[in-house]
Order: sequence, then structure tokens, then C-alpha cells
Amino acid sequence: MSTIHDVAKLAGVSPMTVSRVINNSGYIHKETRARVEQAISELGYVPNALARSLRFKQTHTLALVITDITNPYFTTVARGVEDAASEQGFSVIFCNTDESRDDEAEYLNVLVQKQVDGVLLVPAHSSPDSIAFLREREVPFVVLDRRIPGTQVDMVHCDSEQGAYQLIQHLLELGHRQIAALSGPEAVMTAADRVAGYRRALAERGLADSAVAYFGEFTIDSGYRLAKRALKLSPQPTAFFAANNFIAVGALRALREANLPVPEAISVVTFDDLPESMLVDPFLTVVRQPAYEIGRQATRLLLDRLSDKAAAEPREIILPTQLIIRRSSAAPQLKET
Amino acid sequence: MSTIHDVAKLAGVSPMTVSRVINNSGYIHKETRARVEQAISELGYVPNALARSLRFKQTHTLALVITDITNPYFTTVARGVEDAASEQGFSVIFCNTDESRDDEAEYLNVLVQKQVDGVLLVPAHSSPDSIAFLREREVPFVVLDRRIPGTQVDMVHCDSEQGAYQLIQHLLELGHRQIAALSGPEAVMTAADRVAGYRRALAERGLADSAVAYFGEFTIDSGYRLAKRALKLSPQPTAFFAANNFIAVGALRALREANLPVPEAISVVTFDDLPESMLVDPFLTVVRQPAYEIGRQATRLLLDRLSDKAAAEPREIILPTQLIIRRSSAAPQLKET
DNA sequence: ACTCAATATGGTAAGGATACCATGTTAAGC
DNA sequence: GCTTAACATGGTATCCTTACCATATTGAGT
Repeated sequence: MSTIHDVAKLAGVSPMTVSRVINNSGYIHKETRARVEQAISELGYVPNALARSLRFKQTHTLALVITDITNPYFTTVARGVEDAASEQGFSVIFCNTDESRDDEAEYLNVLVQKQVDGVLLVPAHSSPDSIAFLREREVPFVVLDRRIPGTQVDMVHCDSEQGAYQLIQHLLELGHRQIAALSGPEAVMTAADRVAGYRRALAERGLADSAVAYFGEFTIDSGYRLAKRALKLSPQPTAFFAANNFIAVGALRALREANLPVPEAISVVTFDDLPESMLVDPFLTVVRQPAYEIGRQATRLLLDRLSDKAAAEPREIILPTQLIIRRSSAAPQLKET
Repeated sequence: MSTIHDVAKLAGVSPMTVSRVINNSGYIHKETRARVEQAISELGYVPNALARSLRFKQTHTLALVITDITNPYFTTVARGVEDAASEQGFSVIFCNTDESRDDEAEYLNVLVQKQVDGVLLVPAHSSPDSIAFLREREVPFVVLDRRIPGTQVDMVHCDSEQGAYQLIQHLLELGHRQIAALSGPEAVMTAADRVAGYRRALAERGLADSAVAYFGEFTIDSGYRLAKRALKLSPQPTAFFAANNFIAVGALRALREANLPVPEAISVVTFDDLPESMLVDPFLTVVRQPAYEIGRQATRLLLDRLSDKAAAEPREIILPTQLIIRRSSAAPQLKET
């Protein structure tokens, strides 16, 4: 790879002159410019962004730290992020933490070393460690998807508590009274919030005592296991509330295995849709989160912070969820007791 | 952000000594090391990878240039890439070209400026422009998912032609004789290859004349439009072969709109599954590509190249596809002619 | 003919880290 | 007590680019 010096030599000028041509700054004689441009294309010269970044302390690179790109919700978030970033000439490094705090910490360390201009973070844990790490090193960041309680940071997410509340409301209106919640890790804010919404909806109807909430992982396996466990309850639940799509898929598998038709035997509702693109004949009743918008707006917010460091109060952007009632939820069958 | 100089000053040593502590190289007095480590943690010092990269000409960063992270197939590829990369301490920048050659060129330019150590490329077009660009600048790369004909480059992909052949074979065995192919852009190698496999299977049974292949985009919209068009054929096809999952979804929507049940009225087969994780009750007959493995192996290959530049012949890794027969394909109904 | 501004180009240092060479100290070996 | 090797640390140049300052040339204005 050739450098600005090579170009300069070939064009018979100084590196500074080449630099001026590249950046269109200062005075350049027409002919000189032509000669330099000729040399550039002859050598296929591409300026070294590392050297530039070193000087300007700007890498035009953001980092997206999510739990798993494979989760369709985060896939869409990622696309929103990349679109918003590339619009402004920023690149995006993506990282999968799989909800591991250690992995997250390791990634953040590398990212800070690489001098990313900002981080979009889905915290693997509600503790403020990662946040503190970034803050100490003055790396701008936005937390997305999850709240971090008791900290003043920029956040973009949906109201998980309220979304869960809506789903449970819906089930209650259908007549369900035994609803089991299958959630993710208790330490993950969304998992906790969604159970909180579940509890609130039950409590409002005086059904607080009927609440049964399981915490596990946001994975298919975990959803499967929790569903199995919930099926042993007596009385058996008439509905499952899954805290995300993976859990829902696991639960559906467990139900199929147990020969319990949905929604006839048990209703299933969940957070997070499959991507619309993949749905020919959607089945699950869900609370849909505007994943693309979350990614996009978080990135916008982050880029705003970069261009205007001084800026103000932390902002919390809460995007609306949407309850989509489909065929996986129905009135409970009458008991044959 | 503090620098190695700050640490040196605080610890009362030279930057070189700090460097030695960080990299565990050369001789360091125990006490000195302790003082330096103390200073490092006191300042929250993180070494600047830009400066290092500038010296070593190594950024420990790869780029993944795909058409759309939102396509579940590429999502999984991306996960395979990131896993393999992070195992070796590499970060991954991802880019969505949406099959646009201009976007691709622009991305590659930026990536080269940023001195990525290597590129994993899904070429938006079968032309060798992008390849040539990277090669001239001596940026190692691996082409994935698609072949580039007549060029000696590292490639990792499935045999699209053969996969399509298998799907059509399956339809032929079921008794279909009017099969329409709905494909992507003719200039995209996979789109062309899949149609080629389709043609070969038909030709082998002396049905070459019945071939009807439409080229469009690898999108839901395009799949929808092509399906609509194909439905107007006379005689009407008894089966659709979609060249990817998006096209299949579009086709299925068109069929639903036309009140044509699948597979009773028309069978539908396609390339690329929905991710297994999202399937509770999978429906489509597909040729499955090992997306994760493609990403993983391509990255391995690329990293091998990095550590051993001298290396040899370009390699072409062709991974096996898997025909999965499900409910979207069945024997054609008898004509009421 | 002379001044002054506009035009045109180059040299140097800095950004942060480290390879390489140089120097200084300590302790072992005879 | 003196040589020699191991130990310990520092200075300088370099990776590539560009901000800043310096210098040189041209041409307009009087």
C-alpha cells in the first residue's frame, strides 16, 4: 500500500501538497493538482485513516454491543444502527455478548482501545460496571433496549413493563386466570420489567396470588425448560406469557411435545415479533417493538452527542410498543372439573 | 483519555518502561512494574490501538460486506464470522450493500482506508471490479456465498446449481411438469446458478422447453411480483421454485392473495431456510445452506491467509447443502381439463 | 519601480506506541 | 578487586497524516 510520500515523490511535490489535493484545502496550482491526481490513481493510493484518526482523535467508527445478532429483534436493531451510521459516514463494529458480563467487559475494553467514537450498548446486566467503564474513559455511549436503573445515561428503549401489562390485560380479558410468566435472567432489566408488568396487571384484578414467574435465559432451551416446569403446576396454567421470542419458541415446542394445542389448550403471548419479512401467516400474539427505530434513533442520538459534546441532560427515548393480537391467544377452555 | 506518557510521568519512569510492562517484554524490576501497574489503574489507562496499528500495520479488524444483515441467512453467516473472528481477537465491521455496486465500492474504499486486515465479501455483482480493487491494494479477502467466475480467489459457498437441481428433481419426482423459477438479479451469481440448476434438471427429463425463469430481486416485493406474473402463464405452473427465502415469502403472499393453497394448488420450494431457532412448525421445503459454517470457515480461511501471507493457491471451499422436504411441496392435482 | 496581497509550496512537529540501540546498575565468577 | 553477563531503564526514530509556520512567486495597484 502506497503512502502519501510515494504519491508526492511520483508527482514531484511534497506530501503536504498531496494532502492539500486530497482534502481540497489551501491553494493548489491547477497543473499540480492534475499531476497529483494522476499519481494517486496511478498508485491506487488510499489515505491511511489510522494516521488521520490518530491526529484528529476521531475514528468515524461506532460499536454495537448486543447479546446476539441472531435474535431477529437485534438483527433489525443492527440494521437500523448501520443505516443511520453509514448515512453519516460512520462504520459499525458489532459484538455478541450472549448476555455474558465477562464477554461484554472484554469487548468494551477492545473497543475503547480501538478508539471507537461511541458505543451502542445492550447491557448484559443491570449493574453499572460497563457504564462506569465507558464513562471514566469518556467514551460516549447510548444504552439501548434496556434501562439501567438509577443512572443518568442516554437510553433508547420500549416500555417493557407497559408492554407486558398490555399482553396480560389481553389475556385477562379473554378470561384467563392462571397465567405463567416465562422470563429471562432476573438481572436483565427487560426480564425483570416484563415480569413487573405481568404482576401489575394481575394485581389490578386482585390476582396477585396467582402469579407464577419463572426466570431463566432468553433462549429457546430455557423457554422449553421453563414451559415444561410450568406445565406441572396445578392448576395448570391456561396461558403462557413469554418474555421474548426465543422463550416463546421454546415454550411452543414444549407444548407441541406435550400435545397441547395452541391456543385451544394453552394460549401463548410474547414480546418481540419475528421479523415481518419472514411472516407469511403470522400466528403469535405479540407486543411488537419498533426494532429498526430503536437502532436508528439510538444511533442518531449518539451521533448528536459526538458532534455536540457539551450537550445537556441525558435523554431517555421511550418508543411505543404495539399489541398485535393473533391466533395464539384465545379464551380458555372450560374446565372439565 | 490518558496516554502512555501520562502513565510514565505518574509512575516516574519512561514511556518505554510502561510499554514493557503492558506487553510483558524485556526486563522490568518488580517494584517498577508494581508502580506502573498502579499508575495504569489509577488513570484507567487503555493503550491506543490506533498508534499500535499504525506501527504494526495490523488492525485486528475484519470487514464483513453483505447485502443485508436482515436476511436470516446472512444473519447467521454474520454470527459465524463474528464468533470465529473474536476467538482470534479480531473485531468485525459489518456493511449492508443491498446489492448495490456503488454502495459496495464506497464501503470497500472506506474499509481499505481504515486498514482492515481482511474483507469477507458477498459481491453485489459478478463483475470483478471489487475484487480487483482489493487485490490492487493487497487487502486479503474471501468471497462468500457467491462464486466469481474466471477469477482465482478464495471462496466459500454452497453449490447453488446442485442445490437447485435437487429441489427441481424433488418436484419432478412428485410429478410436476410446469415449474416456474423465481430468481434474483441475473448478474448475481447465485441467482444465475440456481436457474442453471433448474434448467439442468428439466433438461435431463426432456422438459427444457417448459422452463420459465424470471429474474428480479432477492426481495419479498420482487418475489411477490414475479409470482403474480408467473400465475398468468398458461398453462399455470403447478410449482414455484424460489431462489431465496425472501422471494419465497413474496410468492407465498401472492398465492395467499390469489386464494391458491400451498401445496394443494401450487407447490413452493426454495433456497435458504428460516433460522432453525425461529421454527416451531416449519412448512417450507427447502435446500438448507449451512450459513453459520460458511461464515465460520470463510473467516478461518481469511485469518489463515493473514498469518501466512505466502500461502499458496486460492482455495474454494464448497459446503454441502441439505434438501429438507416439508409440507409446501406435494404431488400436483390432476388437471380438470 | 515598489508594495502588498494572493497564490503556491515545503519543512517541522505532533498524535501514541514501540523497535532498536545505548547506557547504567547489579551480582556472579574467578 | 575486576571482568562479564544478566538485569533495568531511557532516548530516538518511525508508522502516516496534517496543522502551523515559513518561504517563494506572481500579479495587481499606485
